[in-house]
Amino acid sequence: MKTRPSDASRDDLNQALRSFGIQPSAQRLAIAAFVLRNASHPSAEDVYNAVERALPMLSRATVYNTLNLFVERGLLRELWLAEGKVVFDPKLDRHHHFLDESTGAIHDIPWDALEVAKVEALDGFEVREFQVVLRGTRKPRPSGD
Amino acid sequence: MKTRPSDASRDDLNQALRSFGIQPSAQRLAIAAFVLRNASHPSAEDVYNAVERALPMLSRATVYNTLNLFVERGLLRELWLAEGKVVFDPKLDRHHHFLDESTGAIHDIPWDALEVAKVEALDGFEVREFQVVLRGTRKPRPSGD
DNA sequence: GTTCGTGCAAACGGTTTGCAACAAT
DNA sequence: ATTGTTGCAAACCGTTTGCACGAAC
Repeated sequence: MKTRPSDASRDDLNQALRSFGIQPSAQRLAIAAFVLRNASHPSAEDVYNAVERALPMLSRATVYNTLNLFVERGLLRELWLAEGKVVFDPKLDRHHHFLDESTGAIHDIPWDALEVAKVEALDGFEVREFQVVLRGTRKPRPSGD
Repeated sequence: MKTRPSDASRDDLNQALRSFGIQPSAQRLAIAAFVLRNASHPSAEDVYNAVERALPMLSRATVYNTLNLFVERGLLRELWLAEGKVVFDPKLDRHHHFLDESTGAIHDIPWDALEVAKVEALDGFEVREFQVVLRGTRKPRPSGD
């Protein structure tokens, strides 16, 4: 059977999961498909709502278990930035985060957009990773929307 | 009656609360006493456990209500750094945070210990505040403990 | 007497867990 | 047959809320 584009991306996902030591399944593929191509920062509930449309039998427990598995295996990162609710981040490369305090939206800030110095000079702390967390509001752009 | 040192600090707390628009009460004073002089980062449960020893009748609801009131009035800040649990920070001046991943401890990093540049240059973002969140482990110091 | 703070217990919302059914190897 | 995944429902845990009591102005 010929491989259609959707099959191809499905195979890619399959590979991606396997390369992280995650045995694929219908549910895991569907969750990965949503989370990985959705560069926003979905909560578990967001994931459930989105994936449940394609997989009506999906249970919340599976979503939680799967997301936790993905985090454990390094496919995702979890962020506890505010609101007492975890969100998941598919971007594995370093970046910072901006929280819009009026909308609650989370925006990625490219790593190179900021410069953080003297981290290595911190005495007594072995820093494995760091990020800048900024809070404020989105500014109306001078021109355009 | 002469003012003993403990009374003096109690009066200070009284003043502190009033200056933030918070009407003092026995419970609020006790909670403020613990949280303000305890520069660590207690959770609501930590506060309850500590203050409950001095005020056995204290209820958790009061602790939560009081902490939320303090945050609302600007006496405290709340941090959601990890673990799905809020912790409270009595330090109102800017500083960064280091999370020890092996102990869960939160350490303050003085503002000037790090340098963050280009924040003002972020296009489209009105930054009200920011901080660096670092993760890793405490390093055994070269000498001493 | 009205306002405000407290304690209690119940409710709440997000997350986890125990377990039985089931799919894959 | 064994291993691993899913769905369901109940449990869990941190937090909030409704309400009645009691203290303070």
